[in-house]
Amino acid sequence: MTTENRINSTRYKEIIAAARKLFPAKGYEATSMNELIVSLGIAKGTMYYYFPSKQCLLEAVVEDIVDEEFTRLKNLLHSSTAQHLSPDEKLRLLLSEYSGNQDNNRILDILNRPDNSRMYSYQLGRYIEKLAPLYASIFAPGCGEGLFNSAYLLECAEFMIAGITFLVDPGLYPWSRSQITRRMKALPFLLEAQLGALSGFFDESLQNKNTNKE
Amino acid sequence: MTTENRINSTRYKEIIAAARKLFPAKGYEATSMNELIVSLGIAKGTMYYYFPSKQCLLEAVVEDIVDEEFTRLKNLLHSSTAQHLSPDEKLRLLLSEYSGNQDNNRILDILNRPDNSRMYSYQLGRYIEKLAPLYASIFAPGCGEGLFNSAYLLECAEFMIAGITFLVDPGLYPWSRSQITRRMKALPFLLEAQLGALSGFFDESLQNKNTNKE
DNA sequence: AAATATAGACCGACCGTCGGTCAATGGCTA
DNA sequence: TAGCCATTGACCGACGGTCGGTCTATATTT
Repeated sequence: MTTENRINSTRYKEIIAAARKLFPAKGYEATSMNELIVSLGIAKGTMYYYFPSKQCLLEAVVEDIVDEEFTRLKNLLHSSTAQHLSPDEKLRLLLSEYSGNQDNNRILDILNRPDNSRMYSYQLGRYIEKLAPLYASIFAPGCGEGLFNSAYLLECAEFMIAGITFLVDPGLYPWSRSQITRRMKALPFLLEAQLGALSGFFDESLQNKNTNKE
Repeated sequence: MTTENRINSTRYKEIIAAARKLFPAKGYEATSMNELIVSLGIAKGTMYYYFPSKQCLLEAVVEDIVDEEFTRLKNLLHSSTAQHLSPDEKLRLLLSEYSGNQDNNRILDILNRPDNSRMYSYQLGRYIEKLAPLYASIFAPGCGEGLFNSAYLLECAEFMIAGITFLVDPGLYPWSRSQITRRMKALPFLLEAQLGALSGFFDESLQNKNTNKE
C-alpha cells in the first residue's frame, strides 16, 4: 500500500522529527508550514504529499511523543529495580519521571505560549487514553477485596493524570511559578488520599452511600 | 480614562455578546473576525478599535463567561435551599449545575471541534483560578480537626475541577460518548473518596508518611 | 450666536502571511 | 520506452491585523 510506504519512509520520519522540535519550541499555531519546509529543505508539495494537513502532522507528532512515553514508562515499570515496589511508590515513580521529563523537554517553562494549547490538550488526551491503563494496573495489587472499589481503577488513573497535568503544566494555561510549586507540594497528599481511599481503608458507609444510588 | 469608557460602552458589550455565541458554536479558530464584523454590521476598524487582537477578544469573552458562572454558583450556594446542605451534597450540587449548564450551552456535544481547545483550555484555567476557592470553602466544615488536611483544600478543589472538566468535556478532547458516560458513572465515587480522605477519617499513618517527607 | 478646534467612534481599502492546491517534471524500475 | 512515484514551486483564497482618513458631537474661541 502506498500510504504504508510513506509512513515508513525516511522523509516521513524526518518531517516528524523537525516538527517535534519546532512545535514545542515555537508553539503549534506559531509554527508555519513554511518554516518547517525551509528548515527541512523540501518543497511545499512534498510536505503535503506526506501530510494532507497541518492537523494531521500534529496528530502524527503527538502519536510519536506519546508512543515513546508509553514504552519508556512500561520499561521503567518492568525494570528490576521497580518491580517489587509498593503501588504508591510505583505511582510516585511514574509521576516524577513524567514531570521530570517534561521539564527537560521545555528549556523555558517561563515562556507561556497560548498558541500551543491545541497541541497540548490533544497530547494530554492521547496520553490519557494510552497510559491510563498502565497507571491503573499498578493500583490493582493495593486494592482491597471489594469489587466496588476496583471497578473504577481506570477512571481514577484518568482523573489523576488529567488533574495533575493540567494544573502543573504551563503549556495548557499560563500558571505562575508560585501556583505550580504550591500544587506540587500538595500532590503527594492528594494522591495518597485518593489511593488510600481506593485501597479499601474506608468503612462501609461510603460504599453503601454509593451503591444505594445506583 | 479612554479605555474604561470603551469597556463600558454598548459596542464593547455587543461585540462580546456576538463572540459568546459564535466562538462556542463554530469554534474559536474557525470563527473569523470578518464573520463577527459582518454579523454585527460594523467595520473592521471598529472591531480593532475595541479589541486590539483576536486573542484579547477571546480573553474578554472568557472573562465574561467565568464571571457569570462565578456569581451564579455563589448565589446558588447562598440560596435558602442549599444553605444547610452537607459539604458533599453542596459539592455535588455545584458540579451537576456546572455540567448541566454546559450541556445547555452546547447544542451539539457530538460535534468535536479541535479548533476550540485554545478557548476551552484558557476558560478552564480562568475557571479554576476564580471558582476553586468557592469550591474549597464548602469543604471546610466537613474537614476534621487536623490542620494538615485543611492545608490542601484549595489544591483539592483545583484538582477536582481540572480532572472532571477535562475528562467529561468534549471541548478539550474529542472523547467518545461511551468514555464520557463511563467517567460520569465513576465520578460520585471518586469525589466521595477524595472528600472522605480529606475529612480526616484516615488513620495517622497517612499523615505521618507525608509529614515525614517535608 | 456663529465660527472654529478637538476628540473619538467608525470606516474599509490594503498588507503580509497563512494553510492548502495542482499541473508539470525529474528520475527510477520493469 | 512506458509507467509510477517522489518532488517541485507557482499559485490561490482567506485570514488577522494596519492605517489613513471621515464624520459627528461637544468644547472653545471670537
